[in-house]
Amino acid sequence: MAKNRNTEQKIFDAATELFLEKGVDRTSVRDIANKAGINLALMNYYFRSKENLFDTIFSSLVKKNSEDLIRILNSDLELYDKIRQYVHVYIDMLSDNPLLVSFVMAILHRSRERITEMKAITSLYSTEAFTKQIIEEGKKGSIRRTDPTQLFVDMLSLIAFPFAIKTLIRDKNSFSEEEFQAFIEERKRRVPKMLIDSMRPCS
Amino acid sequence: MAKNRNTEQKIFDAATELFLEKGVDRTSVRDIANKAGINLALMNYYFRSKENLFDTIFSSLVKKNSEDLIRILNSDLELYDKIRQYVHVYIDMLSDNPLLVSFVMAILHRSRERITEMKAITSLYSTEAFTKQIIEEGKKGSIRRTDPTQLFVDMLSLIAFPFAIKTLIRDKNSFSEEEFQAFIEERKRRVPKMLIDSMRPCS
DNA sequence: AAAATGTTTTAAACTTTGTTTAAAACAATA
DNA sequence: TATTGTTTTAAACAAAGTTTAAAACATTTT
Repeated sequence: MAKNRNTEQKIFDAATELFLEKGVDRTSVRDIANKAGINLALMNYYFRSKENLFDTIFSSLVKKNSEDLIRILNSDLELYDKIRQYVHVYIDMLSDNPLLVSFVMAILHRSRERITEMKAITSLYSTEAFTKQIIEEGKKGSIRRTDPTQLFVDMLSLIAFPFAIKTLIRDKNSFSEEEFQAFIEERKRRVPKMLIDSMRPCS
Repeated sequence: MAKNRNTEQKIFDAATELFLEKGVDRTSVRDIANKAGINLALMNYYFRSKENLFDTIFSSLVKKNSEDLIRILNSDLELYDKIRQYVHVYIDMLSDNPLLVSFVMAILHRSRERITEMKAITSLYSTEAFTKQIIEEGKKGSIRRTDPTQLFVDMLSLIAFPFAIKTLIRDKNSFSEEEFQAFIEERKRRVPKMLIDSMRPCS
């Protein structure tokens, strides 16, 4: 029972590190076994398959990170503040977890069926409460009438996509890692402003 | 010399079709050989590797589609019109070419090094002329002073990301294919408006 | 036209994946 | 101590991309 957890954890840790370093597809089960210092077959013994190991790692990572995001969306913060906080926390989260971005890319690039099977990825999306709030405030007139889906897709796009094309951005602008971080930092102000401006009434 | 082009083309066509249908990773070279009705080894004879076949198909697809985009960016259209047209054409292009979206996803999800090697993907990004225009008009005061990189990343994000998370959007909103198309159609108005609003002077 | 050369195609093997298996080693229990 | 259950191992398997060496075909040279 002691060795048990130990081996499982060693596989989990080694895989996590390698997935981050070389990407999921370019990491072989033999690589993982080597790095973890365990027998090849143990990967299938503890996790049924490589795919399942990936899912496990991804889910744990998302769960750990998405709780804050959900909490913000479901809080009773004033709408504009909510958006500012959400963008801020989401961007920080992606900054701190390059693994998360690369995993989401790996998943999006997988078959359509598998995506919806993953309950984990869903918690990176919107919530009922937030949708309601957008509609309510639209009716009240405190914001423009806004399609919640459109708004949320705008948010997600502006937050996440820059990380997906990080290499392209760095390359095209000759950004150092620090300059890219500064670029992202600037977006924590820019993105909420843009979103909020787009829903201000009258105009 | 006749059979030559023929076989190469057969491989190219079969691969394109299968890549679109099942995704790059889930298509084996043997699948391609079967569909094309040729010997397994011919894939490596004409295209050095599966990876290289993929690059070839992707590049040809991008070249065919990116020309219009570049032309718009480099035209002497008035800035707001330019943005409207660019968004419009780009969204239509991605709508009409699901293969393109899935390919870009596949590439983004590949190793960092390979991305910048692909000159093709670069032509889906901004141009010198457009950058200059943003800076000039900022100085003139006809638009707010805007970081061209930030603006362009905003554009690209709002245009492309929704296609990347299409499955998620459809699933979460129970959209049919037609409803998703309508959702995208709406973005051809929404996205330019948002971008332009964010750069209008005074405010 | 025949021989020589170059190009295209083939069948078979090779390497590296993920995965399975059957036995061995170990631990816990009766 | 013998039995049972769990963990680990070495070896093999199937499917993938790739390479090879020879055969088939086409072209050029003499």
